[in-house]
Amino acid sequence: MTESPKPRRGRPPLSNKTETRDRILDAALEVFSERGFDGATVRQIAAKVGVSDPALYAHFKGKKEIFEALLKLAGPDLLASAGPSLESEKTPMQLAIPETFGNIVATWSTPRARAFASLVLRMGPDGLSNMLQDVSLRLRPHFTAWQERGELCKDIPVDVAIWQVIGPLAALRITYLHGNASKADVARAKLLAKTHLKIVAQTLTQSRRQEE
Amino acid sequence: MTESPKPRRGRPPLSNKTETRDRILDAALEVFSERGFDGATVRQIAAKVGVSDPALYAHFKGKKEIFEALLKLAGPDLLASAGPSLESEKTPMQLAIPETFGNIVATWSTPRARAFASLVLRMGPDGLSNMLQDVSLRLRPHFTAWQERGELCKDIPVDVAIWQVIGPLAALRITYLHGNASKADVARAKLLAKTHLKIVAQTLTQSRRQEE
Amino acid sequence: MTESPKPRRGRPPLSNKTETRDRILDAALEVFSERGFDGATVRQIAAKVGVSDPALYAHFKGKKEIFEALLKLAGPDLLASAGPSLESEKTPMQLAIPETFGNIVATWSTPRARAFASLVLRMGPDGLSNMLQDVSLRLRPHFTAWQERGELCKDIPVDVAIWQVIGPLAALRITYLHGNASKADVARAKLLAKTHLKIVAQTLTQSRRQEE
Amino acid sequence: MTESPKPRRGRPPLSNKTETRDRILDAALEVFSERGFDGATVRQIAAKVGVSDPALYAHFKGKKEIFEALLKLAGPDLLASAGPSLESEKTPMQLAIPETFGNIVATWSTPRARAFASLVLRMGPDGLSNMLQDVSLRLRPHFTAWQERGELCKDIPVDVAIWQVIGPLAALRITYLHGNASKADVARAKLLAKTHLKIVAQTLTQSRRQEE
DNA sequence: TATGAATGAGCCTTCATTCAT
DNA sequence: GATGAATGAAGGCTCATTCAT
Repeated sequence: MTESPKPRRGRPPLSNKTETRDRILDAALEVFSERGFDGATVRQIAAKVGVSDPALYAHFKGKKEIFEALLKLAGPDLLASAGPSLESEKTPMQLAIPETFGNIVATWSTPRARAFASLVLRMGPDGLSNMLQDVSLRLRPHFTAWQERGELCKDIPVDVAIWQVIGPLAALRITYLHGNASKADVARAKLLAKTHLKIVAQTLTQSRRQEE
Repeated sequence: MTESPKPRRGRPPLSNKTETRDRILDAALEVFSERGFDGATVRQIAAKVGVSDPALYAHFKGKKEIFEALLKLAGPDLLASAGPSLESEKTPMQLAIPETFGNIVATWSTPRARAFASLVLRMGPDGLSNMLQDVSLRLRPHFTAWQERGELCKDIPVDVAIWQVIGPLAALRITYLHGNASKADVARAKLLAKTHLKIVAQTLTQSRRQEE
Repeated sequence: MTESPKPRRGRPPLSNKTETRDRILDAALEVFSERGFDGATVRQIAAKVGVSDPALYAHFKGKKEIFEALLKLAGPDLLASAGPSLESEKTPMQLAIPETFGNIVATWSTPRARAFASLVLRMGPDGLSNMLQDVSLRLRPHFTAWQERGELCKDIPVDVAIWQVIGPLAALRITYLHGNASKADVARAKLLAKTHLKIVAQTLTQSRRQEE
Repeated sequence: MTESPKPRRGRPPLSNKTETRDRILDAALEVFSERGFDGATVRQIAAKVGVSDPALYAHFKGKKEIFEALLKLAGPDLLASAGPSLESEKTPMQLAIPETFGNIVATWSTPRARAFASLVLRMGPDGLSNMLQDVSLRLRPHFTAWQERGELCKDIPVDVAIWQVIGPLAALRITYLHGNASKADVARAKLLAKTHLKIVAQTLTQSRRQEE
């Protein structure tokens, strides 16, 4: 991933056809997530790929385009990979929440997903807000269905409920599931997520009479 | 020719010395939080202060030093400004949690605190992790005390409990209480925080027999 | 499967070999004349030809060689294409000047010749000087003959006389007969040339006694 | 002009206050006229000034701006410096033409003016056309006056007459009075100009009955 | 303390050119 | 003969920083 075969002048002996583009994206993900857009240099990316920097310009129009291509990959990655449990709105909440979101956290634990987390983080608050908002939107039909079926208690507005679930997960992701998280971090994140999901599933179910 | 050309009426220059330093820090906070360390330029900071860029070097050794000075201010700012309720470990949890942490969220809502949030965010995941960990450490004695007094249910490890409280708050801060958050964002954050704290206080109290 | 897939009807590929070379030169003429040597890029030329840029290197050793090949074509083009009237030194001056040089101007009006004009222009003053000097040299025998036969007044040195004729024509070419000259420009150039040639022919004939 | 005092780091010992801007323009004129816009590099200009290239950016926004600043100086330089004879339209043509335009040619002979000539030349045909047209426009009132007073024969349209005068001069300038013209070139240009002006003045005066 | 002018380092990008196919 | 991929060189420009004032 870091070591490069250092190809001679001219076209390398063929083996990586158009996959160079992907190798660039991989390297860029690494570098951008470590240093942010402004902190990263084209040279660093190229070096990580094992080519000279002008080579990148055969595949992308410029630094910005590389970054944007990366973002386009990051979007779907976030929650969309939620897994089957959320496919249908019929799944009962008590089941869907621990399972589905558990899966998501598992997905987030892969090195690649963690790098993406750092990437988005570095973009500043807007990156995160938009992402959360996006996810919120996609979750809404499920939560509405649950509330209509009485699985989700009615005292609480849907979007607040949604946030109850994903807000802490986002925090988890950001603090424990970033690019250079240790194994311990990842383990801890999984534990916290599990606890959180258990509790939140339970809390959202029971009516909140006792508040008064 | 006889009159002194300096009309020294009004406020004496008593503060002029270090005042500039603070103005620089203010400007830097703004710029750094908007663009990140690498994206910000010394010129931008200087321009915002209204001086030429070499002027900054009379107060700081360089860009990095300005940034670090800012960070030194940001640290304490985060949670330490928790307010009186946490001063003593005697305060009962049911009371301390909604009140204290409510105050914290209020503190976070000021423009300055929001700028700091963006600043730390831009630093990448380490900034956040450290911050959270730091806070966690400082909160630990209180939570331990509560658990010993039976106010915090004993099925849950303290640090998990701590995270139950502050994790979501961190998420809130990051997504809704950043540098250029709208008024609506801030309001929403407050609402979510209130709901969260109410629920979490309650959840942490009651034993979790029903899990089985 | 039995039929040959190549429908070889029509013109046989006899010319395909060097035809590309010419197409390159054409494209290069256009590009170089529009942007100058340094402003032009190999890619632009290749694009105009409709091939990829390394393709050019199969026909020329490099950018410079293309340019030089072009120059080799431009040289003869300038005045040499003077037409029959100058073939023999016998033609009387009164006739030769309006006719011959009129033809030359006509030649200069073709798009290709105009592109060449721009090309040479872009090369800086040396290009022009050399060109003029070259022409001057080739014209000299004719003018000498005319002077010896008394058709050209003897008060004036031959080379001054020559310049009297071609100097203004050069100016005309440069200002009105360049690459992207409008139709109006061309028309104007022809008019000015005609007037000029008429007058100059006349002036050069008559002795200049009246100067004293 | 070429040798530079090579100042140390930081501000040079003061002696050239704001004149640096002018020194840049001088150097740029030299470099641009020798290599054209695209062929010249900012580094070359800076080197000729004796500073490092970023220094130029304190005075100009970029390479283009330097070039344009130069052009703004070139415009007036051309013919405007015509001298007193053209100030009033009363000056008789027979006198004005040899004298005034003689002065102009003298002006053109200075190294600086010659560099400008090369500069404009390198810009391609448009530069020249515009320049000629501009001059033509400014000359028109004088020629009209002369024609009305009968000093300029009426058989010829004013703009053709104007071109009769300045066209050859332009040719002269371009071919003999460019940046790196030799002394001989300059001398020759002056001779040719003198002859030309004498003849043209005479020709434009006398009616052209004899044409028929 | 503050500034105008200047600098070394380095960045993103383009260009002419080459290599293997 | 032509192409896709890659490269060394260099170019324009910005940046943090320093110097003399």
